[in-house]
Amino acid sequence: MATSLNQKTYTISEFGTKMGLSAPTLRYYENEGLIKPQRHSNGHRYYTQDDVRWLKFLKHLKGTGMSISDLKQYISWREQGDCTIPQRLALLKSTKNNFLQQFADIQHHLQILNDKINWYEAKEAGLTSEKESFADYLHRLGHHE
DNA sequence: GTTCTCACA
DNA sequence: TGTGAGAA
Repeated sequence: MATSLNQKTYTISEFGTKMGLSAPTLRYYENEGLIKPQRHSNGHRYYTQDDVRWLKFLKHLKGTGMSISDLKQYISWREQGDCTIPQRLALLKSTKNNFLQQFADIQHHLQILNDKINWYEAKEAGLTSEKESFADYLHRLGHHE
C-alpha cells in the first residue's frame, strides 16, 4: 500500500525536467542502452520511480567522469551478474582515481586564484615588497606553477 | 547530444 | 498548436 503512492509515472518531457535532461538526450540515452523506459499502447514512453533512481545513479557516475561508453560497459557487466563484480569494481576504482586527480587539479587552480587575489590585496594595502613578483610570492608560499 | 521532420490529439 | 517519435 505504501508503494501505491509511489506509482507516479512521467512523460518524457516531465522526466526530462525532473532529471535535468532534454527529451532528445533521454532518447539518446535509451538508444545507448542506459535507460529502458516502458511504453504505452500508443508507443509513447513513460518513466517510473525506478527510472528516477537509476538515472540519478547514472548521473553520479557520469558526474565523476565516466563516459557514455564507460556507462555502457558498466551496465553490460551488471547485466551479466555477480561474476562481473571484480570488473565493475575495477572500473569504479579507476573512475575514482581519475576523478580524484581532476579534483586535485581544480583545487590547485583555486589555490592559485586565491594566491593572486591575496597578492593584489597585499599590494594594494602596501603590505608587500614592490619588487616581489607573483612567481616569487608563490615560491615563498611553497605553491607552484 | 542536437536538430529536423512527421504523426497524432 | 503542442507533444512525442524516429532519423540524420
